[in-house]
Order: sequence, then structure tokens, then C-alpha cells
Amino acid sequence: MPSTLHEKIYAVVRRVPRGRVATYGQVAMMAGFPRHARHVGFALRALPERSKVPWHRILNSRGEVSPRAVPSFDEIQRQLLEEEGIEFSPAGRIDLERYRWEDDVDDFEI
DNA sequence: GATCTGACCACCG
DNA sequence: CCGGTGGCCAGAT
Repeated sequence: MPSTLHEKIYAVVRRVPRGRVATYGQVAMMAGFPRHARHVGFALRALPERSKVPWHRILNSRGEVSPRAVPSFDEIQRQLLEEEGIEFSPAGRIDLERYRWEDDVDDFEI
């Protein structure tokens, strides 16, 4: 029975639709860990690059790409998001009001 | 098992 | 929006 913390988190992240984003805290809450936002980051960090899990759709509360240990990944993430039609502000930030994923609403976009 | 670290968040000013 | 503070907790050492 593989329901570990990571598994649950991945399960939630996997449900994030294309062209939408979610925050770490949001994912944590949906996974059933109201105050374990950091573990979401942990779980995603442990994730292999070419995983099916859309880790790039996870942003921090301010709607920007979280700084990673390896800076190059920031650009990769941004590129992936732009490919999905998500626009970045000049400051490299995303309008959460516009792109935030809510469990109820799973379609209608770009 | 104590200590440190971290892809964070809410809260306050 | 920005920066600092406290909190929360699974891994790594």
C-alpha cells in the first residue's frame, strides 16, 4: 500500500489541469496536510525530472517560481508554463487570481 | 535520536 | 507588494 506523503502529494499535483497553477499550501491542504506546505516542496524535489507529475504548475503564495538550488530549473519551469499559455508579469510573476486552480472548476481556460 | 535544512505559508507592519 | 518572524515536520547527517 503505497500511500505515503509523497504519493498523496503527487496524486493532487497530477490533478492540476494544463494551463492552471496551484500553490504549495493549496496542494498541501488538498492532500490533507493543512500546514505542511514545505513537504510539498520536499516531495517535488525528490521527484524525477521526467515524471508525469506536473511539478512545474506548483508555485508559491506570491505566484512566482520558487527559487531552487539550481537556478537553471527556474527557467525550465517558466518555459513549461509559458508553453501551457500562462503569462508572466514583467517581474516574472503569475496572476494567481487568473490561473489558480480550484478543485471544483476543472476546465475553461485560455 | 538530536540537530540542521528546506521547491513554504500566514501574519504583521 | 515587500521583508521579517514563527511555525510545522519529513529527510539527511
